[in-house]
Formats: sequence, C-alpha cells, structure tokens
Amino acid sequence: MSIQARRERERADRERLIVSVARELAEAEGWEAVTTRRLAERVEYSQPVLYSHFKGKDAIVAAVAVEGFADLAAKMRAARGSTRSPQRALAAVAAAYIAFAEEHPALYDAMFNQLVSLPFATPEAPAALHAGFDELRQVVRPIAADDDVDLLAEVLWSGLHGLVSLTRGGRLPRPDHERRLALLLSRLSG
Amino acid sequence: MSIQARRERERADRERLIVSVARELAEAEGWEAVTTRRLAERVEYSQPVLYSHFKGKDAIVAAVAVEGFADLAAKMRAARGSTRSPQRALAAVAAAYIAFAEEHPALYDAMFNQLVSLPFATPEAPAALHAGFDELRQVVRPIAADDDVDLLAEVLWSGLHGLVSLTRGGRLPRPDHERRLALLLSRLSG
DNA sequence: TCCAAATATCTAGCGCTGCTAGGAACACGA
DNA sequence: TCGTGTTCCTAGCAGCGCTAGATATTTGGA
Repeated sequence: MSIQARRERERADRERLIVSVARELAEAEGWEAVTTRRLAERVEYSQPVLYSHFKGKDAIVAAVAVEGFADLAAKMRAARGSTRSPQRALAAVAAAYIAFAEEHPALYDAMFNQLVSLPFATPEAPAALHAGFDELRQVVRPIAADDDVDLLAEVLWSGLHGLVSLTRGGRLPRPDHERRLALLLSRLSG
Repeated sequence: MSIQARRERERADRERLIVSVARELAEAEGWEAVTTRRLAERVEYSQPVLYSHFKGKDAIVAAVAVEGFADLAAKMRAARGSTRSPQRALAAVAAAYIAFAEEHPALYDAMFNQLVSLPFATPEAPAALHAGFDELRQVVRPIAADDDVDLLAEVLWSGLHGLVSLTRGGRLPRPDHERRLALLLSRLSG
C-alpha cells in the first residue's frame, strides 16, 4: 500500500519536474529551444518518459501555461488589493498585466500564442483561468455603469492583450507604451 | 538586352507564383501545411529554387503577409468611404477589420502571429502597412478630441487585434462577439 | 530463496521539417 | 561548333515529434 503511494508520489514529482524544466528552458531560451530531446536530457530521463506523463508536447506547454495563468492571477490580485480607489486599482491591475507579459514573455506566449487547445470560456477551464478573469471582472465593476460587467472585463482584456501582442511583435513602437495604456484606460473608464 | 529583360520578367513571375501558391495553400489548409516541399511541388520546381528567390520560409510568409496588409487596407478604405458619418465610419472600419480576420484567418496569422521580422513602425515598413494604419488614423480623428490621433489609432488597433486574437484562440466565447465590439467602440468614442 | 509475471525504462528508428552542397543540363557568345 | 556561365535538380544533413519493441528492474507467489 505505502509502497505504491511512494511510487505515485515520485511519479507526480517527476511530472512537476518536467513542467518546471520546460518552463525554465522556455523562459531562458524561448519555446523554439524546448524540444522533447533537450527536455528529456535535462530531466535526466529518456524521451518516451515524457509521453508517459503527457499526451504530447502541446500538453506540456499547456501545463506550463496553466502555471502562468496562476501567476498572472496572483499578480493581478495583489495589484487590486494595493489600493482602495477603483481608478487606481484599475490602473494597478492593468500595469500588473503588462508587467507580467514583459517579464515572462515565454510564459505569456504559452498562454496566448503557442496554445490552442486549452478549454477556456467553459466550466472545465482550469481554476487559475477563472481566477484571473475574476480579477478583471472585479476591477471593472466600478466603471461598468449600465454596461455588462463580464463584457467590459473581456473588452479590457482584449485591449491589454492587443497592446502586449502588437508591442511585442514590433507592430507598435515601444516608447509610447505607457501613454497608450493610459489612453486605453481613460477611454474605457468612460 | 531584351533577352535578359525577358528572363527577369519570368523570374519575377515565378516569384509572384510562389507567393500566391503559398497563400492559397495556407488559406486552404493552414500554415502548418505549407512546407517547402509541398510548395515546391505545387509551383513545379524543386525546393532549392525557393531559396533563390527568398532567404528562407519566413521570407515567403512575410511576402504573403504584405499582400494581406494591402488587402486589409483596401477593405478598410472602402468601409470608411461607405458613409459620411464619423460614427458609422468608425463602426464600418472596425467591422471590416474583424470580418477580414474572420474570412482570412491564415492571412491574419501570417500578418500577426507567424511573423516577427517585418519592419513595422518605421519608414522602411511596406507601403501597404502605412496605408492600413492611415485608415485607422483617419477614422479616429473625429473622436480624438484632445488626445493624440496616432495614439488613439494604435489603441483602437490594439482593441481590435485583442478581440480577434482572443476570440480565435477560444479565449473569449464567440456568441457575444458583436456586443463586445460595440462596447469597445462606444467606450473608445468617449 | 528462487522464479515468473508485471512494471518501468531505454534504444533505435520512422517520417517529417527547413535548408544546402555539388553536379548535371542548358542556353549563350564567339 | 565549342568553351563558358547560368540555371536547376538530385541527394543529403541535422534536427523535429513521436512510437514500437527490446531490456532492465521490481514485485509477489511457490
């Protein structure tokens, strides 16, 4: 009984190891450097072991992405709690979102670009995802007026993601990043 | 003299053929189906010929993307000219942008996801790119009030791109797409 | 204690990718 | 008609995600 428990524990440990090594490798050298061979080498197991834990490489990326959503949600939560002014809270959460994307580009990539197959706007979506969206919902509630809170949260999310995505792809010049963010927020606030 | 001209003409034709075949293949089966082998087979030349025209596969994708920017700019121009009301023009251009992304997902992908290396917010950027951004600039001018027109155009672009990007990745549920767009525009209009 | 069954893991390889070196085939000017 | 220079193709490299089949390793029963 206990012996099987140990093995399951070790298996779970190894699974976590795979995910964290994948994340480290991606954050250090980008996702194009994360190959199943390199990953296997770093966790000191052979390639097929990866496939006994995950259906494929995408599933590993997805696991890293879920970690990312949890981190992002935590960052936004802290930002929202840093002030009692609704306006400041909005600005703080938005800034936290942008900062997260800038500090963890590979993670952000996994969350929004690499991945297509994560369940999102459904009940089966990972908790971290709901938590993150909840932060946006809370922070826009004071400025929603007659508009639907969920909808406004989604629009804010779109605006933030658009800014991040276009800026990072070189579509928008970096320098005015903060002015753009301020303009977006002031307009969305009504 | 004329004989060399003919050869250059044929070479240019072949280059256009490569780009249009790449585009067709991508639009029909997605970019993951666009491999150098398949592409070479469809243009009825061997693989290395591609590399005598383009530095690599990315350069071919970039050429397709530039076509995409030209098409998008044309669509937005037509939309803007369809009405004299600034409000309606804004709505029409935004709708045209969204429609383009929905009707040409592979093209949009090349323009915003596949590609990293196209020069953008610089004078060397392809004309089609400047033209597209110009449409956005024109259409937000009436609603800019005291804010910088360029900045507001960039924010609108971010919002639209965010909506498209999140919706297509399954991050936002499809059904409310139009309500989200309407909310974004009404808030940005001030 | 020893052996068979089950489990865990590895070696080797498949078909694919983007890309390129080197040689064959061609059209050209003299 | 004959070198010459260009154009183009055949063949191959190293790497990718993924998997079948063989090999260790551990387990439980006689």
